[in-house]
Formats: sequence, C-alpha cells, structure tokens
Amino acid sequence: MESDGITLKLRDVRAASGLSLSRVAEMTGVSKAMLGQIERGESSPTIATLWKIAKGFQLPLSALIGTSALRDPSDASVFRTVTFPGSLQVKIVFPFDPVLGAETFHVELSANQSHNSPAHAAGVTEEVFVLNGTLEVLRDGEWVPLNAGEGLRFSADLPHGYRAGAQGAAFLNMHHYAQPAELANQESILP
Amino acid sequence: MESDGITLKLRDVRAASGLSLSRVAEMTGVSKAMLGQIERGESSPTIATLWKIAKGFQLPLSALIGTSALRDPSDASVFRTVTFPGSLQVKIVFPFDPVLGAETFHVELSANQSHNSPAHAAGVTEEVFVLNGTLEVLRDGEWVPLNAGEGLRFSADLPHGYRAGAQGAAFLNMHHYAQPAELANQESILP
DNA sequence: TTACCTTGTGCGTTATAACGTACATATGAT
DNA sequence: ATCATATGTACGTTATAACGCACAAGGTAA
Repeated sequence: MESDGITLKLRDVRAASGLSLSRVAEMTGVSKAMLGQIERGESSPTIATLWKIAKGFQLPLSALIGTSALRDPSDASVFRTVTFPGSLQVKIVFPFDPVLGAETFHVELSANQSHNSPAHAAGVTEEVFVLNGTLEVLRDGEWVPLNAGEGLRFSADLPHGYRAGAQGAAFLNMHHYAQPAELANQESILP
Repeated sequence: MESDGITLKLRDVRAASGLSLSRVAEMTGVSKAMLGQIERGESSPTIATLWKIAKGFQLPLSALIGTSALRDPSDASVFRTVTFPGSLQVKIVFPFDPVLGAETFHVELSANQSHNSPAHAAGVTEEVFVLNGTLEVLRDGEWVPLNAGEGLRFSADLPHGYRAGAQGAAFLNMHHYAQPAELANQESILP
C-alpha cells in the first residue's frame, strides 16, 4: 500500500512506449490488473514481479525505480610517490598469493598518459580504485570515467586500457585469478 | 517461492556491518524472521520492505539489489562507494562477489580512534592499504605501524584491530574468503 | 554444572500481492 | 443509432509476504 518514498516509473515508461496494459501484461507475464494497481500506487510489487516487468521492457531494474541519489564525493588522498623509471610507475602493493589468487599494484600515470593492455586469460577479474586524479578505463570498447574514490570491476579477458586526465592519475589495480577448487584449501602463506 | 534468479545483497551488507538480525530488525522495522527469509532466498520482498531495509542502513536501494552487473549490457559496473554508519565510517567499494570471494571497503577512522574485530571464519584473509594518515594494525598480538601508501596482508581468523594516529586515517580493507564451491554457480538472471 | 543471554530459524496467523474474470467507459466502424 | 473492439478499473480467490512468538543451538558468566 503506502510505498512512502518510492517512486516507480512504470507509468512513465509505459506512457513513453505507448503500450496498453494488456500488451504489457503479455510481454511481462504480469497481469494487467496488477500492472494497473502498481501504476496508481495501490500495490507495492515484489522485486520478483518488478524484475519481470523490467525484463519485459528489456530495461535494467534501475529504470523502474526512482533512482534516489547518486553517491558522494570521496576525498582524494595524497600518496607518497615512489619514483620508478619506465612508461608506467608501478609498485607492487600485495604480491600474488596462490591461495587468494589475487595481487595488487599501485599505478601512476602522468597527465594524459595512457596504457593499453591485451586480453588476459579467461577468468581474470580486475578491479581499479582511483586514489587521485581522474582516470578513464577502456572496458568493453567504451571509456568509463572514474574520479578519485571510485572503483570499477571488470572482466579482464578482453583488451582494456587506462588513460589519465589532465592532472594525471594514481590508482590501485587488483587482479583476481579464477581459483581452481583444489587450490582453495591449502593453508595460507601468510606470516 | 521461486525468486528465480534475483540476488539480493542483504546478507553481504549485513555481514559487512557485523550486525545481528535482531539489531537490523530494530533499525529497519522489518521483522527478523522476514529478514532471515530474504537472506536465504525463501522470500521475495516487496520494494516497500526493501526500501525500509535500505533506509535503515542508510543505503541506496541499489546497494541491496543484486547488481545484475554480470553482463547486463547497459550497466557499467562502476561502483560508487556507498557509506553506512556505525562506530566507524565504512564505504563499500567493491561489493562481495561470490565468484571472486572478495570484497573491498573504504574505512575512515578519526584521530586516535580504534576498532577491534573478533576473529573471522577460518580462511579469511584481510588486506589493508593506507590511503592517508597513520594507522596501526593489531596482528598476531602486536601493533604494526603503517603510513600512507603502505599495505599489510594478514589472516583474519585471529582477533585483530585498527587504531588511527593523531591525524586520523583512511584505508582500503579487502576481505578474501575461501571459496565455497556452491556459491560459485548461481544461475543467471538474464534471459 | 546451572542459569542467562544472543544468535538464527521454524510455526501459525494475518495482511496483501497477484491472479483471472467481469465490468464500465471509450473509441471506431457499420 | 447498434455493434465491435480496446481501454483501464473493480471484484472474488489464491498464493505468499510479513508479522509475532516460540524454539534449539552456541556462547558467557556465575
């Protein structure tokens, strides 16, 4: 009933598409009676039916939910520079651990500098966390902009790349390798 | 009943906060029985109750909905960090991923603030990377000092703790879990 | 040990989401 | 005008979300 703060955009979406309730009922598998009640706020749908609706429209769930707020600035931190000659400045933060299947690097790019990486082995996942500056990550063929304090996780089995903004960028780069199950229960190599 | 494939991250969020079902029930107004059923997928919540939960955690709704991110085309899985309150300031940088068995938090401690953590489950490894300030980490009964740009990796199945220096501290905190095989193959939610 | 508290889960009841069908109005065609 | 088809809403039933309470397992203290 009273869904207090939630604004559902179903009515807008449907109006934009110009489809009738009956038609939407067909393509979503949700009864038109329910669709009507949801539209006029008489019923609060479960996420399951909300998902059916989104799927029917081939929209992400967020397109139906009144997206409340995007999130905040995270202040950048000052990192003590570790100078390193080469095209990139790379420092190993956490060495590769076979039990975890993970390693972490600290990478610095100067202003407008870019770096491309070929596809890694399947099952490799990368995470990027921007420490300061602005960074763009090439993922799935498109450049995703990131600010300090923001992170991006993506599958690394496609070609990908990084390029810094006008004031350069520093970021952490985590690599996760798929863990063969038989490796999972060795004991840790940690101190 | 069948909540088909929707993955809700309530369990992860609650685990990250370290709160009990009863406690979450208090701060959200949702009965702990229902919270439990939602966590183990026995019930598909309405968006109204999902909203109550998100509001209780002071999180955006998207933080609870299974970021269908697994190859949803339009969804660039850029994780804006989401904060939730408590004794310390914690933001989710990379949400828990059952395939990786890893999650990353951004933690801030005010000046001289400390935080102790009980032993986690065996097989959990933590990594700490100091963004700014000075931090001491209690590991194996001794306090290890860390400066900005330094990292520490340790096994979390012993009691451990953090305390900031005079000017406070901010750090990334990665958790690596040993991978239970049954978590790895949840079905896709996509058509 | 005996209490005592807290954890999470199971059970029975109530509230309501979701369904199918029927209804009322609207538009268009004959 | 009547008929026909489509719109969205109202009704009655079923499935299930959500509740409060009670229970069993684990931990702590006296």
